[in-house]
Amino acid sequence: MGETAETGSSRTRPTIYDVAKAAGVAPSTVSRAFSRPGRVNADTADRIRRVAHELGYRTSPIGRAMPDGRTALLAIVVADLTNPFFFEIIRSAEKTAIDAGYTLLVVDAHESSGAERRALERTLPLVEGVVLATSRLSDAAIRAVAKQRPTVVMNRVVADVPSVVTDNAQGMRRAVEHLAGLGHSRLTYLAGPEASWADGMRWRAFREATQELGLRARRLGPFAPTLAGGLSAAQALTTHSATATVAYNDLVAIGTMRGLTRLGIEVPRDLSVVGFDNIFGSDFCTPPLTTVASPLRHFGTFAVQRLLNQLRSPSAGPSVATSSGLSAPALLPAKLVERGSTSRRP
Amino acid sequence: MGETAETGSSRTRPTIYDVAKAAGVAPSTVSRAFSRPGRVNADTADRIRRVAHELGYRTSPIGRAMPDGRTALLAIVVADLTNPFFFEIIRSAEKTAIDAGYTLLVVDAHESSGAERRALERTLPLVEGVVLATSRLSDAAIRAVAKQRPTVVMNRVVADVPSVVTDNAQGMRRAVEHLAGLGHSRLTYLAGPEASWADGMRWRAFREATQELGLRARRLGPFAPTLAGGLSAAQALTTHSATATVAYNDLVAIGTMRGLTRLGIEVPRDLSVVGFDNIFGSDFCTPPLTTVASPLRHFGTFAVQRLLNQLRSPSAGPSVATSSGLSAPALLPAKLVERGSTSRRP
DNA sequence: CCGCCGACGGCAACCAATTGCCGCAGACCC
DNA sequence: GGGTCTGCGGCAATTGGTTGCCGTCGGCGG
Repeated sequence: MGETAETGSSRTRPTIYDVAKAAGVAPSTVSRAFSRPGRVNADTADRIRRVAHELGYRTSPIGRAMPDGRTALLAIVVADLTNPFFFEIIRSAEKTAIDAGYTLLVVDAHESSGAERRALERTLPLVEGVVLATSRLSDAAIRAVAKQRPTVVMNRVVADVPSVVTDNAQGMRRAVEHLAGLGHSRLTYLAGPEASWADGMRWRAFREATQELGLRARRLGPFAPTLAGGLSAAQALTTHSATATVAYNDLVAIGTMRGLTRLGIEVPRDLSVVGFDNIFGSDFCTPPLTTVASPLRHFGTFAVQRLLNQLRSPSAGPSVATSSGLSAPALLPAKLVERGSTSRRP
Repeated sequence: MGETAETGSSRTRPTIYDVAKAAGVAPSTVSRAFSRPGRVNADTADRIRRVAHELGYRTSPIGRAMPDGRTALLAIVVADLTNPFFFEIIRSAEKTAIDAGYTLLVVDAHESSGAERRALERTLPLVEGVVLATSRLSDAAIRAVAKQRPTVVMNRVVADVPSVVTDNAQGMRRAVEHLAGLGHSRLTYLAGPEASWADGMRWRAFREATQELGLRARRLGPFAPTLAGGLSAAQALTTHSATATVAYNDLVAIGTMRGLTRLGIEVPRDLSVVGFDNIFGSDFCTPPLTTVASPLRHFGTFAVQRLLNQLRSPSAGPSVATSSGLSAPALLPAKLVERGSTSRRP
């Protein structure tokens, strides 16, 4: 009991020096026993490990980080942690990071550029690299981040910063073609946050696709990328004559459907609704949502892999990356998932 | 351009030494200029701050952390980041942490005790305290964590470790009373993970409540606390004669409803379903789910506050906390939200 | 004009780990 | 048996920021 109580005290953690003294070796030997397998005699290493375990020794990342600055930490900053869009992204990013020996910190920006900036200020010094998932920061701010740490942006293109994006144009085109095929000719786009790069891309693609197909295109918004935003959108839609609508994302689409139902407008009988992202919940809402599916799982993996690439070739600064093509956006395909929220024009 | 490119290089961040050289003072003066207001002449301090800003200097938490071990970091470990149950908890915990001058790291345990252990191993050394939200670790493992760092557990009671829990018994009682009031007399509980403390509590409360009210209680499971788990539960339910069921949580409940629908069983006409937690999506699934609502927002706030209390009184070790009542579980009330998934017995 | 006091800034130690370099000792070869 | 090679472990420097202690310089009072 005595030793456990003594060593288990959280007052001051044992250091390599304590371990070294207890094992009768030099501190450097202890360090090597842990971080340089083979460098130390197996017997000695075993003894050190045993003693260290008895003492409850844990390597302190503080001391470890100093000599080379390595913390083995990465961060992913998401616009909104509660948005199911990020689920698979975070999962896959985490897995990729862990497989590479890194720990991934998840940071929530609360859909606010201010909060995002503050969170980055706190986190950036800790980590070796960062993934900005649908950042709400300005391009300049993102470049400033990229200057401090290897950075990958997601769902956005910023000059000289590596990025991973969905093929929004392709996805939007599929959606519009789908609706046109169902006989709809008056389409409305429900816009997302103005600071969203993806929103701009989607609206542009929407306009282009509708124009090519000779459909009438209108735009409503911006709306918050949430269920509540969708409710407002439903209200706004009542003044429109459109028979089909494409929403900035699934949350807005689901919110819109709920709002429409409350207003006595039936989906898809009276109005067809298409979402974007294929998030958790889009298949069990009523009706199940037709949506443009992003390859969410690949997103996180790709982004972290690009980050790891940057970390592995530290000689290549941002500018070099440009010339070597490292910062060219990786374009991930999108496909349309047809469910129950769209039907032939009434 | 020259200076920006030069100083902005991510090669090596400027240190107090660089700032000191550029400002023509000693490193210690730079340090004091930032961390000890008044100690340095205002003019000198201003100059240092200006130079530091020009150089893009940012104080490194690594060096700072060393003398006193403070990192201003807390961590919350959640069983499953994609479970909407944790949304509000994380949000509120984060806010409380930030307000107190801490940064909260969010760590995902992937519903696996192994992953949880590994994640903790990586994270624990970094942080000053940790919130274990519905941990899948053993009591012993949790106590080991609590020995290393101030710890608060959520939705679980571990001897000598401060905790915050929902009043599962009360919530379950409300649910059972509600179903009894609708004329149901044969109830089935759909169990969650065996490692879940909450599951044990809910099942016990279910048995007690049904017994008191003279109802027949059965138990199915365990099922994974996911939509998929709910699908299996639906299959299993077909062999039961119950007319009402209470699920371990909302995900299971929603999954069950989907499975039942596929099997041609209509909710609530043929079977009433009650969930637990009132998560995102429980209001827009079909039918909207009757569920026991946990005060999610208070959860995170409470947990972090208890953690901060421990941090502020570092003299009080775990054992002292016991005697001072600090580790007595904080019991948060639960209420029943009646929606469309329950109705009078057919 | 001298002495005292306080403000300010520098020197150097410190924290916890890593790592280059060196030296010692044992093994092996000739 | 001597020389060399290699494996292993220790010394000491290094990293970034903080802090105790001390020296210096200026102002001000006597």
